[in-house]
Amino acid sequence: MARFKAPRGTQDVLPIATPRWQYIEGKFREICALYGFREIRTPTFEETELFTRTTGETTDIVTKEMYTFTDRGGRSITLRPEGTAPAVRAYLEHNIGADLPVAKLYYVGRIFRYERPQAGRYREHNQFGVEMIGSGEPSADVEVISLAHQFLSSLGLSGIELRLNSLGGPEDRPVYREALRKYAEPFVSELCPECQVRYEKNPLRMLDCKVERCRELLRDAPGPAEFLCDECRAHFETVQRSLEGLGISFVLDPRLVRGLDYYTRTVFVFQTPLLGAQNEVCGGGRYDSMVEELGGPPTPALGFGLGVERLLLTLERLNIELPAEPKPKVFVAAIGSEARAAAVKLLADLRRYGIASESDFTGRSLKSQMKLADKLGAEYVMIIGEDEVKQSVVTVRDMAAKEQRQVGMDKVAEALELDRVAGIADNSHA
RNA sequence: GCGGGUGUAGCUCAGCAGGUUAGAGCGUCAGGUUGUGGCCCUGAAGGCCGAGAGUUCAAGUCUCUUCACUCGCCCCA
Repeated sequence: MARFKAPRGTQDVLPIATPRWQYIEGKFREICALYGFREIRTPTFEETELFTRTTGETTDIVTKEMYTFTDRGGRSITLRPEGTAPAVRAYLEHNIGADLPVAKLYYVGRIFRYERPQAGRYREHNQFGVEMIGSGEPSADVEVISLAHQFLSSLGLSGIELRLNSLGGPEDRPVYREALRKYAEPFVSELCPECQVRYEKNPLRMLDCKVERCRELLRDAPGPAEFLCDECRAHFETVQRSLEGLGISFVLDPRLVRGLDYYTRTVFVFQTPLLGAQNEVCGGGRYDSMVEELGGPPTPALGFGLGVERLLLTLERLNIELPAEPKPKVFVAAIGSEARAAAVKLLADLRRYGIASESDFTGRSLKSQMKLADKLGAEYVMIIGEDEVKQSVVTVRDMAAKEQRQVGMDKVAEALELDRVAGIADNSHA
């Protein structure tokens, strides 16, 4: 039994699985490039205040899910619980906005939240994310949403549902806030203590309370979309019409409010029916006030975060085939110590030619080496024994054809490259 | 944060009402005679029965605690 275990809510991604991760990450990068998004890499941790100010003091994330600690210099540091604020911080710190009219950024990174783990929910998870900073046009919403859509469909996902809502702009928010207060006024005293605070400070957050009673009371509360100003309504409608025009189907969800304070106007999630309660694979929206709140000029922006673990789980549940581990082309087997030396040299030569090659490093019998070669899925086994060393040749065996022949020691790589299977098969004397 | 389930070899699981040295399949390793794989056969290694405490003459098996995983609800990616 292992003495140490990975901390609760974390997991090891083992070699059998890493090719799948590499594949979807590659796909994401490919599509981001297609859309003109450029990669940004930000630190794993930031000043705590970056998150408390943007995500919101009363959100679940800030109140109970952050990994916060004081470093040796006395600074309050937090492992990033989301990717947007760090990207915006970097955007401002390096004045990226001065470079191009719209900054289109993407990232791949780890996210940390202290939550109760479940399938599809971890304390450390990975997100692909995109941020488009500097455009308030509906076309920007469409750009970001269609990128996510294209990425998900490129993996062969089906059954994913896009849900949309609009929270309204900074002008509408106070109106909606008041409406919510008015709605809740008759039963404030029945709300949980936490919600009574929310009622005062941030009524919107009452909507994601976990207490059963609060949820009942607020079930029929008005949604933000009922209070949009004309401009916001027009914006939202343009987004919808454009998506329709692109054949991207969606459903409107008036209850969709998102658990982070910084969202404004358009918000969206992509949901899968396959992950139970962890059905949200990708979520995002506009955050038109964040740049300004962090000390920059008024700059509209939007983006999304996409859960890599959830994506992989969904793909697995759909039985979508993803790449497996690569196999060596050649396995070099050696018999005896003299041959071993020649094998080391041969391995080096093969690899210099770019031929993926493996060998045995435990000094076992030829039979065992053959078994190993088979298990690793090598196409060819090159055998070197006393005879081969004497004659300066190697015996090359085509594993699938079960045929073998001898090739000059200094010409193996070329032989493999040039005449391949056919050449070996033709000259075989197996 | 709330409610349920599970925890025995690397993996998937047995283990009958608590009773001697804890099992299977797969995997691993070694053999089945001279330097050759996939099938088959033989053998071997590998388990503080998640951890801690308790009940008992005796606990993998009962009780409690704890840790972890898992399912549902909520929130989130």
